[in-house]
Amino acid sequence: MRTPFFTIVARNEQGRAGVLHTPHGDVETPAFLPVGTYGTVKAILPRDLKDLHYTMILGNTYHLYLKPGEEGIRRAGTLHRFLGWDGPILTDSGGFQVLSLSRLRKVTDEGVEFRSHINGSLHFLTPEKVIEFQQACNSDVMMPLDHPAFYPASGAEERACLLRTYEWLVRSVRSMRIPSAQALFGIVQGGFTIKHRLESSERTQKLDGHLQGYAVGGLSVGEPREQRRSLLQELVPHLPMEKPRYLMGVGTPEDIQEAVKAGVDLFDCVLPTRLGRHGAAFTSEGRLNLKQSRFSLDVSPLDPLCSCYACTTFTRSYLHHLVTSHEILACQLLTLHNLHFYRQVMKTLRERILSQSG
RNA sequence: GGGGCCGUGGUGUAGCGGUUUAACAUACUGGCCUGUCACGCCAGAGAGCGCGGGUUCAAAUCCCGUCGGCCCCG
Repeated sequence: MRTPFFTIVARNEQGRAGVLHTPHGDVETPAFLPVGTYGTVKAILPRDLKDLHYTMILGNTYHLYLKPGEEGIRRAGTLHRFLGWDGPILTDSGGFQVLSLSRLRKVTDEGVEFRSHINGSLHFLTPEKVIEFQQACNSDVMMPLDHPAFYPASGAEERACLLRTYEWLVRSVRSMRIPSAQALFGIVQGGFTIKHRLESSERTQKLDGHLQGYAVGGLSVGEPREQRRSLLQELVPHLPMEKPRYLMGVGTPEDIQEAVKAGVDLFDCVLPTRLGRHGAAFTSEGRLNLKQSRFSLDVSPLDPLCSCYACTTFTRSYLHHLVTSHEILACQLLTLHNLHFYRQVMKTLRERILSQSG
């Protein structure tokens, strides 16, 4: 492991600004990672991601494990070469799929048994297998298999999830090849009560010597926003100061702003890409649904304050036309715009932190 | 001249005497989407069944006529 993995440049009530040092390059934080589940950030070229100044992306173990499978990655050499992306990659473990594919799976202490959503074939994911696969990927940051709680969850369920997540982390650490240039993050679970989140945080930190960062998982799954906010504000200060904090799967620009203030450094979320494909755009005027007929004759730019290719080249009228015509270009342009918007949000947040430290 | 088939929401179709307050797809209107099973999901509006007459307790469904479209035989 190269040292240091994370450098904090500035820290104040606006949040933390830092740099993540990975084998595939540096990442300025706070950072947003576009989600590339199946090995592609949908509807956008890696080249365009670079042009948007994205440095790091997220890939998904569950999906890549099913297809193309470990051998498919090994043939290419690494996940980076397979994807044609030479920047840093964080691979998610598949823990979230434990939740989202609930209809198809069974969780035991040993691991997660599930049926492929692609062809129904039976698979058994264990913490060890998940690490092995991510090592085959040579991803820059590996996430251990974890067990998020459903919302709402009983106290007993919350505790079971955090204990299992911890046991799985112990096994993940044990199974890791040493030495590795790949970073491993611990994941804090424990549902929606601060008591269980703190217990999870405490347990996870017992393995601090093996962890390069800490993630908070299992949020934004239906709990009230206020509850999430206060939970984070209370929890984050208990995580090791000098290591990066990653809030998994979150969120809206507003969620991210709040979390950055609470001291979170990394984010990923499907919203900008998925909403883009579904015809919605994040703009300085709020979220716009380009499907609405009121845009059919609107010849103004999507967001007058935005400098992205979509906003400087096309009208709302044209984008509405593309969306309602189900043209692929609609997905491409709105994805491009939304990712540009998120990039600007992150850039602004970082600059605000840096300027206050003047 | 003779015979046959078809006319049902914007479009394409299903239903062919009573479980139909007429169904489905699509288009239309709106909403939703937070570690992606997702060019997805949910909801709403929209026809009274070409038209006229009959039979029947009951007709989009059966009968007669008529109009329109298509096909076959002369």
